[in-house]
Amino acid sequence: MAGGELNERAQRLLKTLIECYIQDGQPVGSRTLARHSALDLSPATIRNVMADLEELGLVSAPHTSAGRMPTAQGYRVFVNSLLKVKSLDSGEVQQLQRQLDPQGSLPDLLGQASKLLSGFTKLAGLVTLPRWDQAILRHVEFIALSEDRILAIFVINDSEVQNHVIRPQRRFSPAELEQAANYLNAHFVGKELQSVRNGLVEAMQDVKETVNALMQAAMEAAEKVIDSEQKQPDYVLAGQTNLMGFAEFSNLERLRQLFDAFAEKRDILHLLDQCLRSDGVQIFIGDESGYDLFGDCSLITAPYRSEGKVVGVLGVIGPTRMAYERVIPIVDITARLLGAALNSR
Amino acid sequence: MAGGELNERAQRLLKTLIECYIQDGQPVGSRTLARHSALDLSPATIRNVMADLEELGLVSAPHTSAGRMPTAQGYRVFVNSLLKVKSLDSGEVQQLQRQLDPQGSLPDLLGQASKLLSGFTKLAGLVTLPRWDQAILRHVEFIALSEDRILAIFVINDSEVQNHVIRPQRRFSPAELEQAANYLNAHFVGKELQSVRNGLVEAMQDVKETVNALMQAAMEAAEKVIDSEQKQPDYVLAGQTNLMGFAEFSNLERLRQLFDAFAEKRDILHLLDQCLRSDGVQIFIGDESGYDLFGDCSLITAPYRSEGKVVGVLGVIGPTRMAYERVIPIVDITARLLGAALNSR
DNA sequence: GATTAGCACTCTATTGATATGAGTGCTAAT
DNA sequence: ATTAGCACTCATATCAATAGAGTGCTAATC
Repeated sequence: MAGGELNERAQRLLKTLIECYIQDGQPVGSRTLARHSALDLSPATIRNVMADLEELGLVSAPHTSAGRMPTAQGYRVFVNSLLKVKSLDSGEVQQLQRQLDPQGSLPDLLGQASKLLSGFTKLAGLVTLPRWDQAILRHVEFIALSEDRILAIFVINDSEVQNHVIRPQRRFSPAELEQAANYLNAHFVGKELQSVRNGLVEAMQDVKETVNALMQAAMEAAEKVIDSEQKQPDYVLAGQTNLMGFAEFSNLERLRQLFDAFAEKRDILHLLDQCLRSDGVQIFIGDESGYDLFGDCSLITAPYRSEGKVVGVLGVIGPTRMAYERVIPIVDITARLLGAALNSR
Repeated sequence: MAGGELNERAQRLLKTLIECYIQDGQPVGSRTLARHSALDLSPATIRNVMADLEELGLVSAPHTSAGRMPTAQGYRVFVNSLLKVKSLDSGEVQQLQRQLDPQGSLPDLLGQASKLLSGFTKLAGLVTLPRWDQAILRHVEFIALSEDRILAIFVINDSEVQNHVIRPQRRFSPAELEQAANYLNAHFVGKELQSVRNGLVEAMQDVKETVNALMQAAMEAAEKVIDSEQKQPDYVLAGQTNLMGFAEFSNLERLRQLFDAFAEKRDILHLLDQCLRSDGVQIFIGDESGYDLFGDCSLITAPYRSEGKVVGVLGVIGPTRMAYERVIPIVDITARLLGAALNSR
């Protein structure tokens, strides 16, 4: 066992060790391993192998007289080369699909997806809000709310509606408002939002003073819309209480940090953001995330698409000791189903 | 001490007992009480009084050789007649006010209020979404999204915008859509939403066939809007992790039930709804809520107003052992400040 | 008659000693 | 190369003893 390579036997033992550990969360001893590995080896032999695996950093023992537990590195080897993910049978897929209602509103749909993830995995479900990389203006409308307040409504992309109250410097008659809206609709519908903004800047240099004031107001609104289009990324969380069942998080202080991170959203979003780029299921195990906070957590994600383009990420977070075999396909399928639901709206 | 009435001395002792208990969460013994009550009584005398208070159900001892803890009933007496709420000094009020930005969107504002409550009390903050009891139609707009999908935009009340995608039976030209919108705006703007619906039913009986189809579509949209106006009540929660610090909730299973109730929202909303009717600060102590789940929690709420009308409730939830003296004024003031912020938008 | 000192009693929490048992590493035999 | 055997380690459970906080009751005191 000199080199860093694992022979067949060591691999099998690592695999069964992890399977046992995932099942009941206790350090696994050589006896138990001997019984479950179907390798017909004595505990003593297995102990030798364990010593090797420990040296390689794949397993570790909490203290001398305890069995071994997998390290993050161990899980990594397991996930990369030992695990064969069994795809879900069609019955299960249908069961998942039935819980995603494409008729509902977008937030509803995302909420359903998140609940679905947490429900089926018994972990915490995460679904980022979708972000379309281009925002095409479809329609503009100004409505006078009161003397000095105008409601600006922008329809963007498919059916997204943004509205903002603006307070222009001077008052406008309903006719003027309509004129302004007409102008914008005539010139900018179908354009990308950012170029609308630039177009407005140009337009303001040409046109005469009165219209200029209108443009000023329109621009104010457009900027607000652009701002909130590039809004804070956000996600929908579900089933965080599922995590409270795990012994890993029985420490209240630890759990609190985790829940605070969920509420704070910053770190989680940073991680999820990294998964946007990947093309399929992505897995962070333990400290791989780079955050101490998630040291004993694993994050399993998959990007989801709308109209062929990746627009968001979903996944689950739970203790490193999770049933990867089962969780991975669930995350994978859910991403596909959400994409399908988005398209069939 | 025959009758159910508490004499001056018993009241004072109950008060100090609760104050001590709130401070360090331990059953309070007669010695401690003697030292803190400033009554110059011996522990023995105090023990007699305690026996009386226990008989009245105001305090209880976890076991024979422990001090006394207040019961929910005890807290009730404390809150009703022993406690004098000191109003916040203007500096603190300003500090609160500074964290409510009336410029932001409505959800932002509510979120800020909730965070503010949880931040200042170190408990969990709750703010219901406002519900205006009447919905006046301000403007209608139809926008063709694709061949068979129309975006219907309804502006309601002050600056609330509702939009729904509808799929009418037949296609409509942009001109037809505009015609329909004009008709609706001409006839129904300024009316209450429910009467808009009724008006539509009538209109459909008079007008000729082609327009009828338009009305059908408009009606479909109006109904959707009405439905979601009477939408599920909802609330914004903040700082739930604050509760994890309290020994009362150190039992993970217990804590989980609580957090699940927060996520489920049903029971909490039911409680908050009861507080809508009240006129000022409302307090549920322990089992007074009627839910076992909140047996060792207290809920302190205050309704908040917009344009003089109560539109929502906010408050905090925490262990019965909370600093009522401090929490009550914070909830009270926050409700006022949120109302003010809503009006100055 | 109210208050209090004194005392026996109860119950919890802490401590330390002891045993249990799961599991290891090492060595020598197979 | 594998394995049986054994000494050793360490966490955990158990038990008894003890300390300490606080009570209720009674009899003395103001």
